[in-house]
Amino acid sequence: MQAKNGISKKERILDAAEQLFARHGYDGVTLRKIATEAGVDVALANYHIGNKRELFEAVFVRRAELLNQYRAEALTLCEENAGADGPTVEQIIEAFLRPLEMAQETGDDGWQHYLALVAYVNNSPVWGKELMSRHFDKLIKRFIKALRKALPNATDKQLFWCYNYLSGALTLTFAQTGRIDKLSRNACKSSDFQAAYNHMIPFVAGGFRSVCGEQG
Amino acid sequence: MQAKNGISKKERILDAAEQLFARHGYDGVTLRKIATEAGVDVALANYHIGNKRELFEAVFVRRAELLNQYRAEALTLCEENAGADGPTVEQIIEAFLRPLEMAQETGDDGWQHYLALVAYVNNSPVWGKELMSRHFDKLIKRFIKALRKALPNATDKQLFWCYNYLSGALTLTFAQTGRIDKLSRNACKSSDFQAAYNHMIPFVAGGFRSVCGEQG
DNA sequence: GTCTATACCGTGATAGAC
DNA sequence: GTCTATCACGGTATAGAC
Repeated sequence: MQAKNGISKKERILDAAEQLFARHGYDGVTLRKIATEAGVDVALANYHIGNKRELFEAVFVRRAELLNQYRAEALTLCEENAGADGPTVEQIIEAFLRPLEMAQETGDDGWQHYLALVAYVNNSPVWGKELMSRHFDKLIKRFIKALRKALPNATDKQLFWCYNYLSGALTLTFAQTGRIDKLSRNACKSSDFQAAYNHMIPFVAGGFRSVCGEQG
Repeated sequence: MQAKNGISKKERILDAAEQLFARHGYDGVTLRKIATEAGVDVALANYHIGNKRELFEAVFVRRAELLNQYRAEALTLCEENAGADGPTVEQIIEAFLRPLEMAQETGDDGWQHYLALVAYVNNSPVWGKELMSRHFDKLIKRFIKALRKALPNATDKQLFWCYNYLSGALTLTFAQTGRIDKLSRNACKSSDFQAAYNHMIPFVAGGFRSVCGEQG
């Protein structure tokens, strides 16, 4: 079924759910609010997708594969452009992060809501482990492998802890809480993606190098 | 009123609320669950503290000042031990982080729950800005000031973005989601605080140095 | 002053009729 | 696809016990 603007009711439900779950978390949202926001009947989500939990997961899944694809392509590209030694830490981190910046800068609010949802899930003791692992670990292991090659003295323990810090830095940035704006008296703005990623790349790369060492 | 074990019912309510809010967020917890967990009547939280929102804030406030005190002392100490140039980046970051490790290692589950709650609040678009700023910004500005001295070429924008990454890395570690355990096939454990902080300090310090430069 | 039992009223998830 | 009934649950006020 297509509405005049070409967006089906099912999509409208997913969009509304994405936005609301991102802001208020799973328990802070009711199917009624989602239905109202989407301009559809309360029971329609259940009809198209299933119960509340299945709706949540459907929202989470919807953009995950696309994101994995963008990042996989970026990594492949930077590996092809590098010599036999493989890409540098900076290049790998850049391949990991820039696709996210691109997604946030499309002007499609949906991506911003989605990434804020990822921030919620990643930091949730309830959802984080299972949901993030299921959808993102395969790709992340590819990045870790590339980093291992770029940092030949690194132990796995070092690499994975560093990844953890990267993940936290990144997802707090996704969340766009506005706190950094306030703390810095507007020297930084949560909504300034370019600044966020331009600083994050050297920060994270420097962090990896500092922990993992470069000399034997 | 003191129970046999010396913990008042009000404290028991705060403890239960702390644990449950940390795991499930504000909306994922009911006053009834808190009361059951604390072994008290449903209406008692209302009597001692107020409504649900006031209870949430009371939990958040309870340990905030103590935490600020620990960290302020650590910073003061490292400033006193340093020469006229002030402490190094590593020393400042260490003063910022070690008190948290100490709190987590006391064996008092309460601190672990509290810090997981901070992770929730810090990443929440609803709570993050207001609540974190109100209780922690004053102290953080002291740390930023020390970092500005240690990194004389840094702009404010650089310093605050770097702080943002530090904050994200730290709070994801607080959240103890167990994801890093799974991703790393147990090379890293969320519950291994020593490893978490021992790696985080050089990671963050390296990140600051890399972004803010050290040469004129 | 501290605490419990209970009742009120709104809201929510979901199933089944249409 | 939609409307509606059901039944459970949640926040909170109040009355009164100790």
